[in-house]
Amino acid sequence: MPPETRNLLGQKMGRKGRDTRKRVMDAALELLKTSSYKDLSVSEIASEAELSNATFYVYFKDVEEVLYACVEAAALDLGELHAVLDAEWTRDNAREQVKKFVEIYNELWEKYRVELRVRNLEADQGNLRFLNLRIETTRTLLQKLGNKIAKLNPELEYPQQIAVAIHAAMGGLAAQHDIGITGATRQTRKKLSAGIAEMIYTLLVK
Amino acid sequence: MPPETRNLLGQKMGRKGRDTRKRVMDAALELLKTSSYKDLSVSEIASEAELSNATFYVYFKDVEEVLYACVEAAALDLGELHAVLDAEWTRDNAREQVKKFVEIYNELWEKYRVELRVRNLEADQGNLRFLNLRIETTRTLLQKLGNKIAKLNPELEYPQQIAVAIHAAMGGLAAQHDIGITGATRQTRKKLSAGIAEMIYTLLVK
Amino acid sequence: MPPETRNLLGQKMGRKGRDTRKRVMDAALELLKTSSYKDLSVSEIASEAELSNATFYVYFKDVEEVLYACVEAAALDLGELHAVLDAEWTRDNAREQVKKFVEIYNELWEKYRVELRVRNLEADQGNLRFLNLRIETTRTLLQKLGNKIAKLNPELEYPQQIAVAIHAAMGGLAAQHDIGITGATRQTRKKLSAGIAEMIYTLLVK
Amino acid sequence: MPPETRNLLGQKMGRKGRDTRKRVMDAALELLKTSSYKDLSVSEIASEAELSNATFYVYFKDVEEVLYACVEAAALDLGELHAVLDAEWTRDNAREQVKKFVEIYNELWEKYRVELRVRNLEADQGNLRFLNLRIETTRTLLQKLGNKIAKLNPELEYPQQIAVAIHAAMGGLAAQHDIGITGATRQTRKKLSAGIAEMIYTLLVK
DNA sequence: GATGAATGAGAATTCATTCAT
DNA sequence: TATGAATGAATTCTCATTCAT
Repeated sequence: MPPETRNLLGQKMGRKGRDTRKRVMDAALELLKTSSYKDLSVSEIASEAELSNATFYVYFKDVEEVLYACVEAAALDLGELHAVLDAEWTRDNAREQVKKFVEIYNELWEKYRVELRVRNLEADQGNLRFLNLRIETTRTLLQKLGNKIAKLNPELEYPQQIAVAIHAAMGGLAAQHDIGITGATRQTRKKLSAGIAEMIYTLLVK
Repeated sequence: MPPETRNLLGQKMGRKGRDTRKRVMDAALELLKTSSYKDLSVSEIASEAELSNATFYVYFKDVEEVLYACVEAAALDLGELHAVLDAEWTRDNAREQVKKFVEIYNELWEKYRVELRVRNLEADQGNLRFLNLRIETTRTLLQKLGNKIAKLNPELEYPQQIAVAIHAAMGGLAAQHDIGITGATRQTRKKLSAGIAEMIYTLLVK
Repeated sequence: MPPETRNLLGQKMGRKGRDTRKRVMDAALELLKTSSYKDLSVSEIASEAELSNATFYVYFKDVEEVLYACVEAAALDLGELHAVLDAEWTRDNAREQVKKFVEIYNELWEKYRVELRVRNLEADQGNLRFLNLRIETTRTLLQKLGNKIAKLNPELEYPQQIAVAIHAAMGGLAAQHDIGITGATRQTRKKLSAGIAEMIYTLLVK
Repeated sequence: MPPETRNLLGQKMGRKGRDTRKRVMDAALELLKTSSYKDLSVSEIASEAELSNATFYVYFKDVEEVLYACVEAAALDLGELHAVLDAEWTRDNAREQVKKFVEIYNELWEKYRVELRVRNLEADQGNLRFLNLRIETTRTLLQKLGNKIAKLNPELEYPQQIAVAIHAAMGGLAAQHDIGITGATRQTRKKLSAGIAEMIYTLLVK
């Protein structure tokens, strides 16, 4: 699908128009970093983008539409993860590969925390567009991870489902605003990553 | 903490009052099954409960308050999970105990899906009351699970963190409105449970 | 159909509510006497009724809804016309009956000019609800008039259609804000009535 | 008055400019065939004409201006009606002439239904420009018709007013989107024409 | 204990209109 | 000649909230 080329008034967008559209998206994301999801409003976004309310409606139908555009854009940028999963994983390099996998995963979440949270929030509530987006961006990932598990630990009966579980664990933890379990700190987040890496490694080679 | 005994006007609640208060809570939960979280409003709840708008304010200050009451009520009912975790887990009965644990966990989510989703949603966004509620109801659980892991598989460096990861995986998957990964069915949900059980079991005994 | 008994919030309306609802209707009609139909807005109506905008929406969904209610109310009040048409018309009293018919018709238009104009405006543009209302309130009238014509002047091939035409003529002229044909005056309106009466009489007895 | 030769920017219009201006007018008329008069907006028209919003303002000041131009254009095309009214009407050819008159009248309305409806709508609400346009295009017509009536049926006291009434009847019926009186069909419209013709004929010769 | 009634406040939405290109 | 782009201003519409009954 080509990037949108017309605004909601049917006008072809030039550089300026595309810039403005982008500004709206950025403003929405910026606001979500601090204020609550359900309080996000057209007015707030327009104001954060230093645009008039009316201008918002030149580019987007409503708040959900901006967010969808944001999430869609983020979805395009998961290439690095695939790189790790396309490399060969062996008993010997597994520990290292797993570490790399977890690291990159965390970096992506760090970068796209807001977008991914929105995606999951809506998907979990049954919003189909977001659900599909999640399914599409996740499927291949999960298959590759599942295959790794199956290959390295052929005894497992449900490698594919374990892949899903691992993914859910990583996503769930990454989503948390503050880990908080015990008054969490960055240190804790680092330890959690280590724990997850150990978990995956254990599942692969034991 | 005892169940609320007075409404917001300071009146002692009789049976009728308690019933009405309950109806408001049930209406909120009912609405969350179908419509989106951010659309939930006082008017909608009152209307679903077949009460006048004004009546809502006799019992609750605002929507968040109702939801908090719901989540709190759900939190009281996790006793069964503790029962499993308080039993002895040995290499011999581990498979069975794990299965039981996963089953009960799923049942609880089935029963309190809406409440738990709300709790996590708010907690993930940094809402302190819900975050604390989650921490409180989760802490002991996670410790017990972590201890089991540490005891049965002493080689692991991060048993506590693995417990957190497992819990996140189970919670994440249970939260999803429809699993959907590959056009999911109930069957898939069952398989996922099996996968998780296998995963835990593997971590414990291998 | 019973008069509305609940407002749009589902509340049973008491005297006060019914009064307020009426005030909204009256305000709308009042405004239509002076300002243009297409400029009639919710804000204007609410303000004319000395109510807040929000109150408007307690009783009506939008402007069309108020107008429909007005038109419907006016439709109930055409009894007098039927009285004339139910009397016996003979060659001897025809001139007098026709005169009475035209007079009452004009009085009704004088009283309900706004409502009837709105009705016709919307009906002419294909708005079904208003079209149906017009058909219902007109049908019996036209039949009775047609029968009179057919009975008194049996030679006519299309008495029913002529009744329709007469009705259209009267309605069309009554609707005009100012007769204006030749820079019209009240005098002219009176003469027009006389002309129409003569026309009907001629058709009946010649 | 000569056809407009300059646009609102003062530029002389070439073929292309005249075409665009026409497209705006056609778009407005097209929209009025289906959507409601009061919803007609600059944006809608521009969009229907596949022109940018800004282009509209090159040719017209506002929506009323376009409509006025349309109505004015239609008014130029009533020549045929005059032809019939300028012919000699005698007791012998009256039936035939009346039939021709009604037919041509209907054809014109068929062709210019939208324009004439707009004209009457505005005129009925007291819009002076449209009122004058109506008076101008109608006066001669009505005089001629009145004279015919007076000459052929000298007994009538109000021939001029009867002419006005006849004209109102024809206009009123022609304006209706759907006759609808009894779930109307084209057949019914035809019968109505026959009725009107009979009515006029009766008035002339009886 | 419950609710008709009303509304302030603010958010969503639309539109006509301008201007630089 | 045409149009992207932007917006002020008005309007629609919704909601939480209060209060008298």
